[in-house]
This record gives sequence, structure tokens and C-alpha cells, in this order.
Amino acid sequence: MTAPSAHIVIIEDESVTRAALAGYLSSFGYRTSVFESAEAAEKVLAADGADLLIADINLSGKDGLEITREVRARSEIGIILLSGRTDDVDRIVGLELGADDYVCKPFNRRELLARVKNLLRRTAAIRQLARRVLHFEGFTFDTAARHLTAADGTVVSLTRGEYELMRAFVGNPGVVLDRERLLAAMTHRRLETSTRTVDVMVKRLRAKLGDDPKAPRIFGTSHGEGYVFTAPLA
Amino acid sequence: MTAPSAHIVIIEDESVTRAALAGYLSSFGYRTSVFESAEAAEKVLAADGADLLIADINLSGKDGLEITREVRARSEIGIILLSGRTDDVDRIVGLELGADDYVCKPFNRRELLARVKNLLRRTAAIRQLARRVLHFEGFTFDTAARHLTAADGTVVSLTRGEYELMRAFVGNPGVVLDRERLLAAMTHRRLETSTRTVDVMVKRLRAKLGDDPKAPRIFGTSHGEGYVFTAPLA
DNA sequence: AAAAGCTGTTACAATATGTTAACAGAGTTT
DNA sequence: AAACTCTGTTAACATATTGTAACAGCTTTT
Repeated sequence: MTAPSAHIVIIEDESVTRAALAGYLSSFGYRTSVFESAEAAEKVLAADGADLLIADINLSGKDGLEITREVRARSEIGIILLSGRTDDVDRIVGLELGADDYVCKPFNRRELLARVKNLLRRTAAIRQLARRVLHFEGFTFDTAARHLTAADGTVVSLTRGEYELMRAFVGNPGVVLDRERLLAAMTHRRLETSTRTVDVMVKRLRAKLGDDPKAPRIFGTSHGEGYVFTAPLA
Repeated sequence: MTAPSAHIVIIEDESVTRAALAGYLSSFGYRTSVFESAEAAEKVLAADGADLLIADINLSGKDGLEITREVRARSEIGIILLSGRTDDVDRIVGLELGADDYVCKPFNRRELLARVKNLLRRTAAIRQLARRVLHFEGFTFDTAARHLTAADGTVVSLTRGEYELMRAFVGNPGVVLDRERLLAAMTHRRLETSTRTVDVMVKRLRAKLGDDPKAPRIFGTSHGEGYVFTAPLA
């Protein structure tokens, strides 16, 4: 699978489509954030926290075309437009504004997934060139190099699972993530794996970063719910 | 305006469509090369002289899907498939093989142009990588000369397979490439050969570049998925 | 405070990768 | 053409990662 745990932002005002999209993409390990309007999504988009944007072209308020224009003006993230009707003009205008793709409803889920994958593959290389590094608690997390650097310069290498878990956490700071969500972000096998696996992986990450479970500064436990990334991102 | 001198290869057996496409795209400053069959286009594609490929999915001989599979195995150029009918299966298979887009005839010329533009913009950065002399971790990779130069000036010669593997990696920085993909990039053939070959080749590349598998700076391992080029490209 | 449920930890099994050595075939040189 | 060299491949074994089960300790609820 290509580029797992990429962060996909979905802007769609029909709740049914919204839930279907988010559910389907999540089940393939992508992190999804859904919004009902462009205004609601603005903060996430402005923070450059998304890898791909899927937006309905017909939204009340700011519509998909307007969003495309604004986002494309300052970012090269992938943009896929959704539309209820087959309108040549809308489609062409959308594409000319820089949308990468245009999918008509009702869309085939498998087709959408293929398009999402291809687009993420295309943009992954570009995103890698503009390496993004995050700082927290003295650590530096280099998402491209897939490792952490401690305050004293020590390189903490991460296994694939640890890296994916780390990405899921830093991509959702302050948000309690349940075990299912974390497992989806981590696992590449489509097996029925126990959610206790998550606990073990969190323990391993904590051990590598020297985070004490009894007084966690980085990975907090939310009893009965899951785990939270609690360190302030600098 | 995006890369006005981009080279577009068109494979289409209907002469009318072929001429229309070539004429229209040429009028926008693109260089076009037209072919009636995959076999005729092979030399140009193999020479890596194209920036974008537009292929009809229904061709006598090697069809568009087969072309997609072969081209994508060793190159990241943009691929747009053309089809006479709206066939969901063909479309999905094409996209899953790595085609970037799928356009049904009769297509709107302006729409096709918009898609061509967007795709060329997307691939521009990557195509630059594939052709230039690259610098990473103190090494210089000369794609034309087919060898690497270390920081101290030592020339690291690469075998054919190592070179192809290296190209696949630097052409997809930050992207996890599975063994099938890497094997295809190395062999050009489609054999049912053990994918462990890839591991051995990666080990040899790592050895030549002095990359430690336990703390890789250049070639990362993604357990259960494949390998990633993680070095920052300068 | 006791019971129930949840989490942290450890050890181990299953799976995947790293490495070495050996070999067959292609390509070169003598 | 024979001998040589090099490449790609396979097999085998060593090591690393990941998933699972069990249990101890903690948190919440009753």
C-alpha cells in the first residue's frame, strides 16, 4: 500500500456521503477529517495539516471551486472535486483552477480509492522534497526520514509500526484516538488483529522516548477511550 | 503556463482522433509524437524521452492497460488513458495499474487540455529529478553517467540492476515502494521470480553507499511493505 | 472496600528482513 | 572456443519486527 496514514480532509454537506467517504477511506488506514463547510475546514487547511482534499463542488457558502482557487493559490496538495451532476462547465472550470480530479456522484468507491492512492503517490514525492519536521519535548520528528532525533542529537530509529503510530499522534495533537483508529493507522495487514496490539506499540514508543506511563508528558492515556498526544508542538 | 516544451507521446489507432489530439496539443506549444501501436512507441518510451503518455485503451496488439503496467513499472511519467466506452471495470483496472487519468471519448478538448496541464505540473518536479544530477547525503548521482560519486570524490560504479534500482528510488523520494514495483524497475521483465532478489539488491546498494540497515539514512525499510528512499535531496 | 474492567508489562510465537554463500547464465577477454 | 568475470538469482540461516497471550497492577464503579 502506498503512503499509509496520509491525512485526508473531506468537505461535504451531505451527511450520508460524508460518513461513507470517511468510513471507507479510514478502513484503508487513511486519517480522515470531515467538515460540513469550507469555513469549518479552514483552520486545518491553513495549518498545512492535510495531504489531500476532497470537496463537494456544491456547498452552501464557499463552494468547491472557490475552495480550489484558494487552496491551490498557496499549496500543492491533491484536490479531488465531487459533484452531484455531470456538468461539463463545472468540471472544466474546476480542472482549470487546478483541481487534480473530478468525480461524479454516485461514484464507485473502488475507483475513488484508486484515484486517491495515485494522487497521494504523486504528491508524496513533492511533500518529501519540502521536508516537514516537528518539534516537541526536545524531540525532532522527521516524517520524511522516518526517525526522531532526541535533544542531545541521538537518533531514535523507528520501526514501520512505530513510525505510523507516531504520525497518527502528531497529526492529531490533543485528540483522543481510540484503539481501532490507531490500529488502522498502524497495520498494513487486513487481519483481525487484537486492539491490545496498540497498547504494546504505545508502550514501545513510550520506552523509546522515555515517557513514563504514570506521568506521561507525550503519550497520555484516556481510560476506556484510547490515547492522546499531549506534548506541545513547537 | 506550465512547461510549454513538454513532450507528449500519443498512442492511438484511430487516425482521426490521433490527428485531432496531436494538432490541438501542438497548438498549445507541446511537442507531440504520435504512434499507431505500443510497439512503435516503445523505443521513445524506453529512451525516457517523454513527459506524458496518452494511450487508447483499445489497441490491437499491446493494449493501453498493458502499456500502463509496463511504463509505470519503471517510470513516473503521467499516463492518461482514452476509451471509446464508459466501462467501469476498464477504468478501475487502469487506475489501479497506476494510470493518472481516464478520459472517455468523445472527450472535450478543453477538459483534456486542463488535465494534461495539471498532470504535467504534478510530474514536473519528479521529471526534473529523473534527469538531473542529484545530490544527497554527500553523494552525487549522475543519471546519465550511471554512477555515483562519494563525498571524497570516489566513484561508486553501479551495475545495471543497481542503477535501475537507484533510479526507481530517487524518482520516488519518500514513497514506500513494494518489492514487485522495485523488481519490475530492475528487470524490465515480468517474471515470477522471487522478490527476495530485491532484498539482496538493496543490501548491495546499501553496502556501496555505506548505509546501515539498523539506522538507515538513505534506504529505509518499511516492514511488510517494501523500501523507501529517505535521504534529503539537495 | 470489593468487584469489575482496563492498562502496563513481559515473554513468546509468527512473520519479515539482513546477510552470506553458492550457482547459473550472460558478457568479455584471451 | 575456452577461460574468465560479472550479474542476477536462489537457498539457508541469523536477526529484527510484529502480534498474541497471560498476568500483575491500576482505575473506575458498585
